Amino acid sequence: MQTVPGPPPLPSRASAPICCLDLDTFFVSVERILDPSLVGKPVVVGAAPGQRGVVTACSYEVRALGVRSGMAIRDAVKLAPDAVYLPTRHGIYGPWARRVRAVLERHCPVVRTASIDEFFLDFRGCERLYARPEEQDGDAVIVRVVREMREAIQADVGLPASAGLGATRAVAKMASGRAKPAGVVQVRRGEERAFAAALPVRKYPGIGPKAEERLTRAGVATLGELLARRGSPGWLGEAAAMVAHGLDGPVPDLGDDRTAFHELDTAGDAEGSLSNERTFFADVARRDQVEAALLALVERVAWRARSRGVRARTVALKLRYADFDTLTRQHAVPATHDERTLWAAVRELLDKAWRRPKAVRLLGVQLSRLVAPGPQLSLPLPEARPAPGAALDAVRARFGYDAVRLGTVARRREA
DNA sequence: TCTGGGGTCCTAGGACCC
DNA sequence: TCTGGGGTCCTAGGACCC
Repeated sequence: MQTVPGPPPLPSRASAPICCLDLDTFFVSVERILDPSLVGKPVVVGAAPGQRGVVTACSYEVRALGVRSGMAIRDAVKLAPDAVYLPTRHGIYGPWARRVRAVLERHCPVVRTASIDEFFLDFRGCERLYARPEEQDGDAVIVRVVREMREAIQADVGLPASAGLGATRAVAKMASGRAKPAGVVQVRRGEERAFAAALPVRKYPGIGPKAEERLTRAGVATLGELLARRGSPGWLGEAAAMVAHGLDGPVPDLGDDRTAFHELDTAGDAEGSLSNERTFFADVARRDQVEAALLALVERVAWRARSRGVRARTVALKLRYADFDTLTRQHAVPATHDERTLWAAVRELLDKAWRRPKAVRLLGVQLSRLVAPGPQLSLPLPEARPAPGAALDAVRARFGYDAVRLGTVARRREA
């Protein structure tokens, strides 16, 4: 009798197929590629020392001294006076993130961009595609693939990354935090509570400073203690249920769950918002100076809207006073991206919000309820004059945003 | 000279319409 | 003369994330 070898057995289905991949100290890593002399040195990306601002990214050498992102630059300088301080160069990091995304797409069919340095991937069903004949554990297959992917990002793009794997996004995200730097951690189904029990509540995505404080007052410090409060009445019980669901709830479909995925699927009816804001180097009390700065913000945000081909149906003004008191005023408008229209609206909002005795620290302009012009709007509505925006945009498309400023902005800036 | 800048989502009250 | 709900839009503020 002869035994015919059957086909190799299929691997088991992975229990933890959702991956959170994030880039380690992303802005610092990019700056190090552009200037290799920074490798190994303590580096802080943010504002220049002496300026108003916070740490947007910092290297592990600096973290060892206690520096954290979000910290005031002032405080960082006290902890790490000898670090290299670099300004955040908005705009240069995007292309690097896109190169990373291209690598991810070679390894996984479902990739979602959560932020400039963070991605979620869904490996469900990939075990069989990727398994080698001798591999029978689906979870192990996915871990191997993610390791290879992480190494490919390092080799092809030059950026260090970490990855977490879990059955839900919350677990994957917490696992990626544990994987840093440059590691891969998987939390299999059934292991979630053991993994989370000792973690501070703040580690759970969605629990921020305010919720943490409330929980502390309720005597809850860890996720394990929070889970033990399931069934409690009111807010505490709801928070416990939310965390339980995030830990062992059903495996989510990344496409269905829009939270944290602001980037995609916005074709057509757009939505979302666009804003620009600026903190003054020194607080400003004079109305004319406030208006000059506001006009510059309107100009910039309007240009971004036109570049994206969207119009706003709501315009908002944001004012932050020297004492950090912050207010917003908004107004619904017929869909527009014309800076004269937007400026008129913003000035009315300023009239409504203006309070004389308080100096202003920050100004912001936000466009929201965005719409991409449908076919009906693209009919050539007769405009009284061609919008000045069009001519400016053409110049900027070739020479960059700062190549042209509105006369008023330029003049006021000289003053 | 504490506390950036870009976003998302949620809540809650009032206006207005049916 | 007194008193409904439900739905939607608008506005203001706040929590959270990177």
